[in-house]
Amino acid sequence: MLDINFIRENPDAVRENIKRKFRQDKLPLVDEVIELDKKRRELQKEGDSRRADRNRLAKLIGTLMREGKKDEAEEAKAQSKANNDRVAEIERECAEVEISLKKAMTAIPNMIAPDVPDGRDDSQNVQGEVFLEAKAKPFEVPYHVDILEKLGGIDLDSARRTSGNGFYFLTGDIARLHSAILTYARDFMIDKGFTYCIPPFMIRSDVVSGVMSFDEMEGMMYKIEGEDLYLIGTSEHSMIGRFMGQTLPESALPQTLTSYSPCFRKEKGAHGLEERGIYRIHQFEKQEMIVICKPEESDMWYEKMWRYTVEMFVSLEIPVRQLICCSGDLADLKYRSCDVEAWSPRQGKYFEVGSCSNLTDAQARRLGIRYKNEKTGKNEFAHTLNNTVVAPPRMLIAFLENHLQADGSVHIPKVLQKYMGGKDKIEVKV
RNA sequence: GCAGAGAUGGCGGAGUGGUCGAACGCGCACGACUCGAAAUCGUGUUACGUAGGAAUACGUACGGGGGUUCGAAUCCCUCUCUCUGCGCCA
Repeated sequence: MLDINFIRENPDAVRENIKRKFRQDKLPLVDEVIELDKKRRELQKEGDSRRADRNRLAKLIGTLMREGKKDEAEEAKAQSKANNDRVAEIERECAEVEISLKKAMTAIPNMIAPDVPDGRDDSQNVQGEVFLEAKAKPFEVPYHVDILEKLGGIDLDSARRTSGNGFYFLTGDIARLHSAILTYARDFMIDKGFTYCIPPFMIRSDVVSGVMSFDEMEGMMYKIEGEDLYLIGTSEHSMIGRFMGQTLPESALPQTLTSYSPCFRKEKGAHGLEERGIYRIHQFEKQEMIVICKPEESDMWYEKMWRYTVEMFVSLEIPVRQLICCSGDLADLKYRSCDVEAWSPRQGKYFEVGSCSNLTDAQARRLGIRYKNEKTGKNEFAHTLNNTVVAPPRMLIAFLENHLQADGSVHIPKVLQKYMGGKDKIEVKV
């Protein structure tokens, strides 16, 4: 969400930005917003002066009543009543305009960073840095579910019976590995100076509608029957909700947080749910990082954050690369974003295991996340960023494929061994 | 879950239909006093929106939403949260 003053003063820049994202369909929104904003201000002007009249008359009536001038008071009452009818009318109209205005405003994308590569869609994303050598295995790498079954680590049939498609039982060493990865990732981020958080796994509807659009909500969120509660799709939802409507002292910034949560997603309309296995599922767990900082620091944090994820994967001996999101692939709130992708020896290509975004002040403006700027004494919008540290069932795929040995066992890298009771490999069971 | 009490500015805390953006105190900022400091005294100190170069003016906001009234922090309804007691429970 952009600042209305910015749109009013820089309509051409806003239009250019929309064009860079290949969203010509959104161009009319700019004029629409400017028009609605004009209307809103006109309505407010009249409303304000009418309300001023109301206040004046109300005071006058009070005075007249006290002085016992009943007739004059009654006259003023009638006058006030007429005035108030018009006030109510304006307020109705104003509320309507404001709803349309907000709707149009939220549909206008955030300004994107100047150095974001231009491109129409995800096919035009650009490879950034590459870490560790992406090697093929000297033997055939099976599909991840087959690897998991061989290790006695998964039971999808039972999960389908208890919960349906898109769920899993992880068992034995694999379940332990799953926890080990999360615990390792948690400690990794704590060592980087982040504060570990466990947030609520359910949030109210007003928080949901704050952090996502109605369509996103429909496609993702599970609602609790009979309660005003939703299961979170990512801990970002509760973590950012935590700061809604808050003004933080400048000394409280940056907030560098790492949160753990299970994530629940309907994945409605997501084509990938038929993909066999644990790539796209209704429930997974994730270690996330969230940063809320001053505007001048968000570029720096963005760079640090995605590199932390890379560093963590590299420490687990998994080859990764940075994939820079092109203009057309950036969601509306994002200033810039990149995916961290892990190497899949089976497919001979990289696949997404995490995503890092700088939303500048767009999310903060929408949710009212401010900080008090000590220099200017003004309350200003903070910048918000989020990034995946690791989301295990999916990352497990990369882990298994990269550490698979010729004999079917899976090697456990050194840094993880202490979380696995000293084991250096998981052996074939079946 | 039941019963009672409550939610006011950065904090504490007045205010029960009109002159209340809100007494008083604390805190904070600036100034005076001082070699400097403490103490003291003085001045200032909510946010958001609209208009304006600015000073400022007007509007809105006393947990959220709705209602009564010419007028609501104050009355009514509703939701949320907090505290106390009882119940229940890892």
